[in-house]
Amino acid sequence: MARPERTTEATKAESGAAESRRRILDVAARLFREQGYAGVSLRAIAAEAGMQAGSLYYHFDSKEDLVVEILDEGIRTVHQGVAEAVGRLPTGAGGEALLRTAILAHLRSLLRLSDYSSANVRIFGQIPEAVRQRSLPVRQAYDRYWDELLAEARGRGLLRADADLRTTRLLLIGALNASLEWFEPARGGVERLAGHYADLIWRGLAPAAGPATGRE
Amino acid sequence: MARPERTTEATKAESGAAESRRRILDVAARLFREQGYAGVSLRAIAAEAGMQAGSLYYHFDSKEDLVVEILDEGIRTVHQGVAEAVGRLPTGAGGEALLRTAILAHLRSLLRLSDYSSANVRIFGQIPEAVRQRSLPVRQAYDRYWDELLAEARGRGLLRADADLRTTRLLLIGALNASLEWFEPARGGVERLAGHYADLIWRGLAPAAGPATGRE
DNA sequence: GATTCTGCCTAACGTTTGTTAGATGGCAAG
DNA sequence: CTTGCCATCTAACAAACGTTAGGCAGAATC
Repeated sequence: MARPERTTEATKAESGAAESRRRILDVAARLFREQGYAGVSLRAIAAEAGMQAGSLYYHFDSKEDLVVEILDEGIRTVHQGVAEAVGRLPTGAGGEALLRTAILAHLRSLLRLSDYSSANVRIFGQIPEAVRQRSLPVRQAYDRYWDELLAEARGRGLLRADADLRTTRLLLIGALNASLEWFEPARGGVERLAGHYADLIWRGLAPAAGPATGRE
Repeated sequence: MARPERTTEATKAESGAAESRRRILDVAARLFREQGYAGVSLRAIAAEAGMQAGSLYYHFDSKEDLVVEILDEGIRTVHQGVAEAVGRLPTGAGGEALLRTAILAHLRSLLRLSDYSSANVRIFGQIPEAVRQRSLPVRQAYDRYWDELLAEARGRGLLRADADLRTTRLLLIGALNASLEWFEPARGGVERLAGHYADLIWRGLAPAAGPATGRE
């Protein structure tokens, strides 16, 4: 209820409108993640944002426009998170470090940092076809990022040479995103889960060939 | 429209009611898979089943009851498919064959055989909490089956001894189910996809250690 | 042949949905 | 002090939803 002080000058972009808009998006992202797309009414969003349903139309043209914005921000957030984490790796980093880092960053965004990212994963399969189409480009950009990351790593000999990269990406992203449905922080944090996943994907399930490698 | 002949005798269980009921379930499973839970109205189901919306209530007490039945049958189908395929393996089968077989059977049920299985994966995250609870036991039974399968294999030395089995199951099932969102038969059949997944999970992404193993 | 049961239809109920139009109060500019 | 914009409210709309009550034709039963 506390109104922010106005500087009386051209801070229009920071004024109430932009704040409300952000608040609406935040609330909607959280509700969509919790209850799905069709399960959340505009009245519910408005109530939690402290306004009436009709007022949402001052900021957005429709429920579909609202959700597209959330979907796109969700992908952009996880994309940026992974890219930054990978970018911070030392230049000589090996394939395993690369994989661990990317997996951890993706899971962090999904499970801890961003309601937008988790909302995206949760509701992408529920929205009308037309909306899905509109949010495809951002999604494909993230897919392409992974494909290039894996291709470059394989090119430098950091990954198994005969790995099918598209399938690898699909398995990996699919498994990571699925964790949203069952992950409970109480059973061990995101770091622990990321570690297990990376172990599994890196080394596989086959028993170590021959006698012990002497490394552990 | 063609009415089945009646034997005039106690074939009550096979009479029109049971047929209609099955037809409704089939139609509903397909529609739920295609359009989600909230996206499919009882009127739409009734229309494709060749009756009026109100008539559904002769066979089911509510939309929730209808969906619970579909969810349970979906899991039971995939559970049975995997168990049978694994059961047909020769007694001396190795860990890799076990994994390949289970993965293939799961994907077959999901992507080719059963609308019930795919509907389950697709809408489980969309249904009201109360409904989810009701269909939990069947789901947990399938989870338990996998856990036991993996545990026994590891116990017999067929899998890496330090693999975390719960995480393995969650990664695997998550990745398999996620394929429902993007799989296109035109890009290579279920068998091909299953093969790629099994390769990846079995051998991992790490480049083969040292010089060639001489096996390929 | 009368009665009962079966499977479905018609018609409506109350609620909720996304969306729109018009009014309103506060603040800034002139 | 007046004008005008900005952000929100109120109130309503038509459509769609799950669900229910009562009727009705045909087959089965007595």
